Amino acid sequence: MTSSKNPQNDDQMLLISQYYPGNYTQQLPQQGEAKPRRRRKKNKGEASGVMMRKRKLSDEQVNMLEQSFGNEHKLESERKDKLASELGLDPRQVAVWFQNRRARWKSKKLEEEYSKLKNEHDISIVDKCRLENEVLKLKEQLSEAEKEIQRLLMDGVPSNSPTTSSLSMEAAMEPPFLGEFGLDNGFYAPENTYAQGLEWVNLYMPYHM
Amino acid sequence: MTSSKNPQNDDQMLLISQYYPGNYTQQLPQQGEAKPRRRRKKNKGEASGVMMRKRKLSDEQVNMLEQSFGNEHKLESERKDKLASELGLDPRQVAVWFQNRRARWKSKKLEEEYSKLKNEHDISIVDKCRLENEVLKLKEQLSEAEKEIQRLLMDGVPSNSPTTSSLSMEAAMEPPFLGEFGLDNGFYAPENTYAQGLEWVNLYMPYHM
DNA sequence: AAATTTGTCGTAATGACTTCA
DNA sequence: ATGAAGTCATTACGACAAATT
Repeated sequence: MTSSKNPQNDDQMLLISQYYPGNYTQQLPQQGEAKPRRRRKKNKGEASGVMMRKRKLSDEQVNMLEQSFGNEHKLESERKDKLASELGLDPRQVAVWFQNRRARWKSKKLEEEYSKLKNEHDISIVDKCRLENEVLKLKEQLSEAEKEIQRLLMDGVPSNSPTTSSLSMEAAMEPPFLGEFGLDNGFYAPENTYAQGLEWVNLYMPYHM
Repeated sequence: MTSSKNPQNDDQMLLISQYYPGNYTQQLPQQGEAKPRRRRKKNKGEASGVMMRKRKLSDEQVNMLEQSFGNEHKLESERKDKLASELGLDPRQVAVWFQNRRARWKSKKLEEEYSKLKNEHDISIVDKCRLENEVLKLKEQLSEAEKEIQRLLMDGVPSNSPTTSSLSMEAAMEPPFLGEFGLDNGFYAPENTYAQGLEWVNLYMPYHM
């Protein structure tokens, strides 16, 4: 029987996975209540047969594969065969490993890209906010200036002009902070009204061909 | 109709997975003539041919599972057992199916979220651009107005003032559309480095992180 | 030489297992 | 035992090129 259950040692023992019989006795869940939390062990007894595969490549093997993957995500058959023989694996396994690795890499990458984009977006939103407030402020100032001009044109030069002479230029050139009073005026709204005008852009994104 | 009973419907035949011989003859990399892409090796016969594998739930089963998943992503053992018996599956399979489904749903979700965000971001960038131009324009106008005021204060009222009287207010109050900019002022520059955002998608083939 | 077959590759979707919490 | 995350493997499918006819 050998039964080399030794998890570490039996090289490629390969075996079969589990076997599900076409039909099995369905045990009704009746009598709910009380969940004795019993541990059923790995049972699977029903018709399970026999064998199981040697899942899990050794660390050694994974390291090599990983390294190879680092150099090049694609795998030419040359490299594949070489790796396979070096690691004592079937070339097919190597190929499968690479395929799965690529898939994994892709989704990991997506995750990274997402948070990166999220970041930029948040910053962008804040910027927009600042700019919106600035625009409003400038418009107001401009309006003041216009009024001033009108006044001057109409009335001629008044001896005293404490109006807008000082604030306009200086305030206008200082966008650094916006906390002053732009906030309570209910200025920047949550621009959710993104009328889709660019949706075609990412229509191409998901998948090519 | 005639649901054309599944053609090859041998239900859960379950299979063995493949069989990898512990050792196989690796064909050496028989010298490579240049790089003819992929060389063909007809061979391949070795160690194969045994076992068949088969799994794949029927459409019927998948539909039911899918529907159940739609109602609730989580699966209480009650529902699990019920589904299992209804579909003629091992409860274990149902559980596994749900686990996989959840995992894959998650990544699909991420993908969606990404492109949604991408969209918003792009729009946001354009908006920012518009706002930046508007700010510049307003500042300029304000500057003009200030100069005008200074001039009026200094020189008194001139008989003719073709300067800024008309343009400022009107132009400033019209942000409705943004198609006007970009004509010749050369204002909106790519000052934001968010320009890249898609390059990683195509990074499939080239890779080199 | 052209059309067809065959084998390999890659990707996507899935099934099932293992590990960890 | 369960869910989540990570792995390995298989099936289906499309694209291509070497081998056949």
